[in-house]
Amino acid sequence: MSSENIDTRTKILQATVRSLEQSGGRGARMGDIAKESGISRQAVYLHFESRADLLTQAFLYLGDQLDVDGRLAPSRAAATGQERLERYIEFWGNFLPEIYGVAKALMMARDTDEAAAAAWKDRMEAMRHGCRAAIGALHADGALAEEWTRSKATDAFFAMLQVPNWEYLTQECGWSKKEYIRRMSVLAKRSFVAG
Amino acid sequence: MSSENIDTRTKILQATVRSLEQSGGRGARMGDIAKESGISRQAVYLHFESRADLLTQAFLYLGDQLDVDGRLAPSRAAATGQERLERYIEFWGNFLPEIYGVAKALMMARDTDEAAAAAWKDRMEAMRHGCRAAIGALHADGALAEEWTRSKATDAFFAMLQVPNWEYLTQECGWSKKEYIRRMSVLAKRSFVAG
DNA sequence: CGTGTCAATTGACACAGTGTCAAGTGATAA
DNA sequence: TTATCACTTGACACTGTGTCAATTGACACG
Repeated sequence: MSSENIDTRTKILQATVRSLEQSGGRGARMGDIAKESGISRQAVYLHFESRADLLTQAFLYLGDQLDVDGRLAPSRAAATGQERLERYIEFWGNFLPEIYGVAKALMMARDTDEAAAAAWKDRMEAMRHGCRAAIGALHADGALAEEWTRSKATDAFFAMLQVPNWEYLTQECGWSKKEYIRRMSVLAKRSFVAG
Repeated sequence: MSSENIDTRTKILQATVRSLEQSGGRGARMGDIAKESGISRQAVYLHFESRADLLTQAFLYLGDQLDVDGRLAPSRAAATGQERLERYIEFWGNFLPEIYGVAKALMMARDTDEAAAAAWKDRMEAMRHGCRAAIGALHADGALAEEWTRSKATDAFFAMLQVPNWEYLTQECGWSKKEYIRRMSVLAKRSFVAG
């Protein structure tokens, strides 16, 4: 299900990413993706079990392409908790626009598909780890505001960064990528950093 | 389309609300709603143009039932900006669980339906007015933190209160209604109140 | 050269859910 | 008794996902 003829499989994954990016969050049908891949719709099903499977694989594929670890390095290397928080938001603000099309499609598929829900949850769990680490660093500095426990601050911080928030702020409110990063940093700093 | 035989129409609206509440955000089909109403699926279409129309009307109907204005009174009557902010979050934290089923269905319908998107946007615009008023009151007190303009603070405050955030915090993180209200108040206070 | 294998194609089909259409029913009112 | 009105019934079109079976075309091996 996974290794035969890497080429076509990859072609489909790339076409999926392209289609979903072009759609700007509006989604793409199996037929659209097949056309974009230059193969028949049925051939897609030779490589992926279902639409949910395809979206999941495309999401993972894109993650690999975009070198998440490398992009997270500045946050991990930060000297202080506060800097770590800021670098994390910076990472996220730059990363999210690049995965948005695929992420949105996967998010939407959650509503009708178990597997998509599980895949999304798994990825978001990884994201949440980053949030927890940043909050943890803040706490280690003794700089986590006293109203918060590490766990609850992680909940709130992660909630702040959710896709629908970003969607609202950038698409409805017209915040630019830079503004999103700047203001979310202010928000997080005021919310979680003591003093 | 709107006034003939109020009874059946109302019966359908109530059944819609009931179905969507019971589903806990998972949605309901036209057939389910018809069954719940005790009429035929086709009869629903005698009263509502489409699923999107039905969801929209059900959302408005529910809003009427729940006396939004009355519930907002404490916020409007608040003596200080900060209290207004807090009362607003309290209103929202108590209100949202009651409209969640219907709200979620309408939100989901946005993705495929123009009319649903417009209806949702319209309702959220009203919500946003409340946020703006609270932020405005804070500003009038000279208590809006200097990092924010009224407009940008409204964007951020409203984003904080979005349905998916609440969904995440209460359903994934297990925050109770009370905890949601308390912590969101802390969050908003730290984020927007000067000093 | 023939044969088998394997990826992909083609076209038909099942299924769910929304929405439409036309004919029919049954009660109420003129 | 006849017309009207709300509703029912059942059939059907449409979209999109997913399945199935038969076929094509390329490449590899004896």
